[in-house]
Amino acid sequence: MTLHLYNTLTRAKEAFVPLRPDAVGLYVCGPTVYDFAHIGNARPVVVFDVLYRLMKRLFSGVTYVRNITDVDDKIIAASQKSGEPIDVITARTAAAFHDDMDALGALPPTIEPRATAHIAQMIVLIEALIAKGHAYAPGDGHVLFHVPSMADYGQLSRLDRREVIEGARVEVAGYKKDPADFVLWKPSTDEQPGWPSPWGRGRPGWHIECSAMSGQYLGETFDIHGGGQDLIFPHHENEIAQSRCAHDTPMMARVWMHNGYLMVEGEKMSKSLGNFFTVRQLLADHPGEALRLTLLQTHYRQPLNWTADGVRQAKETLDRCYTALRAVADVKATVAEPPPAVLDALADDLNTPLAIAHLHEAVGTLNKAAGAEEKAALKGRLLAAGDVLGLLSQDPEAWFKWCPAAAASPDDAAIEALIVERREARKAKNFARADQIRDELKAQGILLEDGAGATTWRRG
RNA sequence: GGCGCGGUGGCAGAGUGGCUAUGCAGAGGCCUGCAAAGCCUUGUACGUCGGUUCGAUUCCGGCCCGCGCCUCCA
Repeated sequence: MTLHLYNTLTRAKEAFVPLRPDAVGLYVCGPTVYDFAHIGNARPVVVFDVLYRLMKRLFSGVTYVRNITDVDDKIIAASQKSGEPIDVITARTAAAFHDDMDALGALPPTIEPRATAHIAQMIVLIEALIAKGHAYAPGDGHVLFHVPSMADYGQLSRLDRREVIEGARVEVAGYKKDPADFVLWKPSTDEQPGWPSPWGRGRPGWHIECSAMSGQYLGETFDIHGGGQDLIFPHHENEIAQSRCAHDTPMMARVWMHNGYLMVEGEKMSKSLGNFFTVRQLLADHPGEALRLTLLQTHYRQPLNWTADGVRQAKETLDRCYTALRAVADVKATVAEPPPAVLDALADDLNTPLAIAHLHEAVGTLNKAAGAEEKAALKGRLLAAGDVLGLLSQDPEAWFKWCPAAAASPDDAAIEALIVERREARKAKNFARADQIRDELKAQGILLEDGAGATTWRRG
């Protein structure tokens, strides 16, 4: 099977051929840790988690690097506002990020480098750029990348340089030789975090950290670089400029992948509209797995419209999957490969909606299975299909018993006591009482289902 | 203005030059004490106007509508 990926650099879907099949490199821009991750931050994490899971099946070695940006002016601003020290903010926010992404079923990356631990590498890179005539230090503590020094700058975003400058929303700073030049290093005041450098005490610009860290862990040229569409310009364009010019290479990452934007109930997600959901808020009301599936129900390059109905639909899909798995809870699954259709869908530029359609088919065949051996085989297939998508790994009972932390739901023991009472009523043909118990529980969100042997329950 | 994306049945959402995914919702049936779940059957699609073609939802062009990016926002 050949993996095909859409490459922003060429604007085409291409067969993916790694530089080294035993050491495939994937770099994804990670969070700036100054606030809780919102659902828009979660989309690339979940999307590239699926890519990571798929590539681990296809190649013998995959290194997945996702950085943590822990030096940034937004962090400084947050610290000044709250009075909390920067390292406290970044440590707390990074921990929250890990918890949230774990709840979404995202595997940890192979390496998660922090910007502040790679200042020395950034300085080395900046010095190389100065030495090669691609950067200059005006003497006020800044170091800037000189965009006109790179003949083919702008290949990724395909923006006309002139238009970029005309459309710029920010005043051109006086220390720039060219309006398109961007900051590699900037001076820090005593209150701001800073590191000693050949240009005085300062801190790195935004783009240089990714060049430094991807170079260190994946090499000067590596396989795949991913992130949100909004990073294409200027962030990724400038990363490419820095890395290629510093290393004299024709290419930084060979494939650039970008996930689409996220809207909320049909509107652009923004703080001013008040439709800004953090993952943490959503996790209070929904299982993380349902949030993950919501993100995977739309192809990664399409705009994703986050709606309450979409989350509900994802939850129902998982209910259906776990219902099938619960029915074969006593069957030991055979170790199996995912259905080829699932892998084919994912190998075609991560077509997760199509893969999910085939997941439904795997559920259907499992539901229809007759013999124990067939059930074991089909259960194994369904679980394998879920695994490559990062779904269906929990115990069905745990799934059905989940309820929001704040919800006033009867406790499990009380429910089971009522089920016992109802069973006695049914035995005595007292169906009025049996139905009354079922109705009362239903009013509290508990659904009873009388199976062949026993009655099962779930929180709807 | 420049660059780019999209408009598919009640909803979500894939895909394809001819055989009309998938799930939910709807209708009928099997099963059930009745339900639920499951299974079976079933209806409604491809913004608009042209072009290419034996044939287009799928390719090409115009138009309409929606959305995004254009220096630090995933």
